Amino acid sequence: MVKETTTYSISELAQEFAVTTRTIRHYEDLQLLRPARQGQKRIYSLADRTKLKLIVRGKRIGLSLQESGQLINMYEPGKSNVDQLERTVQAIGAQRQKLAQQLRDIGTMLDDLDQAEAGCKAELDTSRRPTSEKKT
Amino acid sequence: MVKETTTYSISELAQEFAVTTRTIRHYEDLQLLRPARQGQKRIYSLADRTKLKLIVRGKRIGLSLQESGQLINMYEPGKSNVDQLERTVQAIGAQRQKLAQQLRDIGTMLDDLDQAEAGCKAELDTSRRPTSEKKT
DNA sequence: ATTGCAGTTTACGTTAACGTAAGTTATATT
DNA sequence: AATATAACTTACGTTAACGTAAACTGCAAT
Repeated sequence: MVKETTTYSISELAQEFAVTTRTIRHYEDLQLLRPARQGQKRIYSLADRTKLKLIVRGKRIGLSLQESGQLINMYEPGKSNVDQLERTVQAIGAQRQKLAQQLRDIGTMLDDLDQAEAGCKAELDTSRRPTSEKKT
Repeated sequence: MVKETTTYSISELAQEFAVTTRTIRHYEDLQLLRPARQGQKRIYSLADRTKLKLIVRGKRIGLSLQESGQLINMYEPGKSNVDQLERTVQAIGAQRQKLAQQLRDIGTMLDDLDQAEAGCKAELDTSRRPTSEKKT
């Protein structure tokens, strides 16, 4: 029975997530990824791909690379150390708080956008009507 | 009848939004705020305060200062220029797309956090039980 | 044999978003 | 009059997150 594992080259991942190879190597410098090697070449596993996906998603919602790194650690505690596990649970709670705040912020922004759009469309409407009236 | 207007000093705003005065002046350098002056001193209006609030909120969801600046412009088109108004409507649409994506990202992150927390708690549970069993 | 990729390392450069420090001014208080 | 407090300007420093360039290494196809 042969080991059949999915792997990726750096450029494959770069393409998939629309980042440069430099960026991916940079994440490795920061210890966010630890690809295997075949000689010099980096070989990325499915787990690596998942982490990268998480990082990219994190960036979209404004997380720093450091924060994404902490998230990654939360997802693989493994250490079984009680103290550490409890800290992780704490961190998860804190992260949830932040995300909840973001949800609120996005909500009010969407509302604001609605208002702004309505304002624009009203403006456009009156400016398209050659001579506007005062009361109708 | 006297003009009664609410104004703020730079340190008042700094306190309210938990930023430094340096930060607020920096936003002015970037043209995001244009406070009035009383001699040397900056006098912030309610509108300025609102803009600052928007910027701070923007930062929480990962907007750059430049992006927040664009948002501010969307909220006060005023120019009545049709072409410009249509561009603004476009920009509003684009911004909505981004926010929608963020909502999705946050959703999956919250799910992931749930999973991670469940994992941690399970671990904690078994590690607290002195001798664990294999099948129950 | 060489041309051309895809990948690698090393290292300096760049941009955004402030921090920090130094020296100045205005107002108010003791 | 002296001191404190809050503001101001100017300017250099710092951190994060890469960009960009140079020079090297396989491996494959012409």
